[in-house]
Amino acid sequence: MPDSNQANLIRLPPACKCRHISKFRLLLQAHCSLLPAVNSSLQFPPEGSENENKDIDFKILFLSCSKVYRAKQLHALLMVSGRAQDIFLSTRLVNLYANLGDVSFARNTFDQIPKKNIFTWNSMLSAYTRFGRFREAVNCFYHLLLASGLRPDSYTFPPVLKACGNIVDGEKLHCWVLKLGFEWDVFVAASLVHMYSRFGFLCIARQLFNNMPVRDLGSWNAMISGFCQNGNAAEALDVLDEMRSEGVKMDPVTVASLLPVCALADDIVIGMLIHLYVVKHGLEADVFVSNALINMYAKFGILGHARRVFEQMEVRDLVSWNSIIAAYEQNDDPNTALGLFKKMQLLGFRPDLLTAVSLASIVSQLSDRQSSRCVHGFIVRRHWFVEDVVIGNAVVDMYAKVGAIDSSRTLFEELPVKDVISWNSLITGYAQNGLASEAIEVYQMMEEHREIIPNQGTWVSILPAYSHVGALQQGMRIHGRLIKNCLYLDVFVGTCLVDLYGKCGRLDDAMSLFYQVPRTSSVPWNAIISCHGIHGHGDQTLKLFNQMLDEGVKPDHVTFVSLLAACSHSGLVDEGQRFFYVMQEKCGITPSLKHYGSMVDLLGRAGRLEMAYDFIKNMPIQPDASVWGALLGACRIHGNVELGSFASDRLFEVDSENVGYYVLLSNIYANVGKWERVDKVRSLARDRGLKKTPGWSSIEVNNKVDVFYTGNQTHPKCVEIYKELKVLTARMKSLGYIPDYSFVLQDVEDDEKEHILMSHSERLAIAFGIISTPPKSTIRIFKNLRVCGDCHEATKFISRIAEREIIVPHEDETGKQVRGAVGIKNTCKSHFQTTAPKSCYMRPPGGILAPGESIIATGNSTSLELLYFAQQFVRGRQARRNHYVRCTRGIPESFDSQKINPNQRPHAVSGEFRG
DNA sequence: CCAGACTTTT
Repeated sequence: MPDSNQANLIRLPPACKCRHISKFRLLLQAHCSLLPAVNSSLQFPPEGSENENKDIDFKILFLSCSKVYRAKQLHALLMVSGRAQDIFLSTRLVNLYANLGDVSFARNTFDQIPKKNIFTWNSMLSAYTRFGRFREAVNCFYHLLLASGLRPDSYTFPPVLKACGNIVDGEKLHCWVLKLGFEWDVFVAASLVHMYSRFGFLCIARQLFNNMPVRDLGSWNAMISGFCQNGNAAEALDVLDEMRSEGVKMDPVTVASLLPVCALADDIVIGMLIHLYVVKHGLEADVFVSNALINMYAKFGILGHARRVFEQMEVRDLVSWNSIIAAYEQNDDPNTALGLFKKMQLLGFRPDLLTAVSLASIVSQLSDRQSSRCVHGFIVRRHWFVEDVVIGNAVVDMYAKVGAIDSSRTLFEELPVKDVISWNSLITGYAQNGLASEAIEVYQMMEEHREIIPNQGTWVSILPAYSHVGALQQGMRIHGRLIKNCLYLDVFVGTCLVDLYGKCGRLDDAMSLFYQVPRTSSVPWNAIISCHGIHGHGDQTLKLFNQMLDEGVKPDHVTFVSLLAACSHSGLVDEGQRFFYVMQEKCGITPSLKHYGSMVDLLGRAGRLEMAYDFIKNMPIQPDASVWGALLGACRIHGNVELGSFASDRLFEVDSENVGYYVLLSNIYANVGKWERVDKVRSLARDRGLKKTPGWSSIEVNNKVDVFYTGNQTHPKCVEIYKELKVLTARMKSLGYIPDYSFVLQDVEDDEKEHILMSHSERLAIAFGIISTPPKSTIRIFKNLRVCGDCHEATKFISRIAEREIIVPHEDETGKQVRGAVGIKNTCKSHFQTTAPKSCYMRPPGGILAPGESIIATGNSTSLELLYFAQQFVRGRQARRNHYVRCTRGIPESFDSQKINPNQRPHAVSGEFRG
């Protein structure tokens, strides 16, 4: 008997006093809650035929258990009334526990049943399967088979077939099905079809399906879902046609299987047709169907439809909420997603692991560092990290995206299980935070783990890291590996390779690779356009853009960022302005801050500083740091102190953290010798706790990338490097090199200045290159910051003395560069962003030019620098009258500085050597 | 009393 306390708690309605059995039953049904029912059945045992009534009453009792504790009370009741040994009731009890999700209690109950029948076993088996405890289900099956002496029936196989973990188990089970003669059972056969298709053996599945004498809807669904889950949309739709021609109607399950492949096959028409069918047949009421619809529309990016389906749902479950949140999150609307998440919580839905995955992504899109810690804590408290790798990967990714790369690393180390995606996330994280050498290091660690097999995502994250530091050799090794498995033809991987070759100055290789990868999407186009832009081939960029339009590829916002940057670097002001117009009017793209920044850069770099300022004033959105930064950069190029200091005031209002801008401003003052202003800016930066980003240069020698910082004395070959530099400097001086101390932004003695210039990172790297590579081979240097003008000069001399081609591309002064396609997810959304470094790329800098070859100079160099360079080139080659340099823009045919209009500053000079 | 087929994932 339940204890008296409990009995007192239960207040029976007055109708219970009635002893008549039918009224008693009505009462139980009306109050379908266990405790009154238990009490009633104990206090008022039903009359009439015992056996008949006993069953019915217990059925109601079982039905009324909706919580585990009630099931336990019922269990107790069965024990006290001596019914626990009843095979029928105890089997129901096993089921009850299983239905309530307590598999271990079900197992306990199961174990306590002395004589089990096949129903009992089947119940236990299906309980294991339903809760994903597949190993135990299969073990249980073999136990039944070998130890119980019972014969499995047709109910036994479907759960076991679902539970089997690999094809070997599956084939063994298939043998048992045949041996025991169950292959003609519709359910068993459908389960076999499903199992084979799950392991990708679609031919066997199809064969079995064709041989089925009777097919019910479930069998058709098993076959269709088999094809769907293998991404085989065409076959799935064929089966659907067959099914409909046999007069079988689609049910919610069919629809829910088919909808995801519509998104996969990129076929919105079929998807909408199915939606019509759903509406017509009223299948919307099924949560699975509506959820699948939401997901499909989300994948097509049609958020309006997704939202409408969601709003019209009468019953929403956790999956519905997860789906709609993920829909907004994946379509770059984190704020709406967050709003929905809050609403979901208010309505009392408990977030699950997948909600947390979306949440992590939302937080990283909002780049909200504070919340990222909250999300982490939220997940730790629920012990989800041990449950699933996915969530761990998501959080590693989140920390990396909000810039907390150290937290990302720490968490990565702590993950109980790591898969290839975990590694990819960390590599991508380092790469996106500009820490390319760390990314490479992690990649090498990953290669040491034999069990982790790199995939597309790995290549897409490591290749940009290689191109970041200019590790062409290592990148090419990867290229070799990719050729073996044909992955280099993958759009994203191929694009990364194009980017690598392009960034490393191998534009020809980049182009030939570009023509091999599929180019129906804008992704590879953006990369190749950007690469040409970086190297100042403005005309080539325009050609490529036209070609892109001819081939019917729709340019996206990234295309225009690359295009505008390219115009800016090649001084194509009018073209740039035209593209800005085309983008809005013809392509319907609303310009983002990046586009505005590029436009300011375009105008400013060309010397139209007032126009650039007016442009900023007329912007419909609030200008951010990148826009003011572009203006400041332009002021530095053109030495406009006044506008520069104005721009920097605005700049520090929106971003006072980026040390690069302080450096820019102090350079502006230093160039005009306003040292006290320089000091002021420096102390301002110091007071705000900012440290100058150390400039580095890197060089790849023997598959290893060496990075040098200015004044670096820790390199193993340090002594030789400085020795070489001394020799070089002496020879340079004899050839007329005069160190330009204006680039030393410190007020020190001249010989100290000379030493500072000599130990600039770039020169250390070059010297190291000269002593470590065979004579005459090309030296490729990579830098993170802008080159200093003196190094730029010195490099030309060194190139001539050492008879080496020296290539030095470099980046923005802010050291900020959004690097290419990092991370699959991003690339899928064509975020193939390669903001062009504002480069000064010369080929060959020393003027060693073969007939027909051309030189290119672009970027930060002022027209006079360019002119000087070109003259040097001509002199260096002992130019004759019939040697001439053809200029693409701005500079007249001969190098007569008098004819140059200083307002029309050329930014690309290409020269041709005609002997 | 027990069975199959279906939606969300970094």
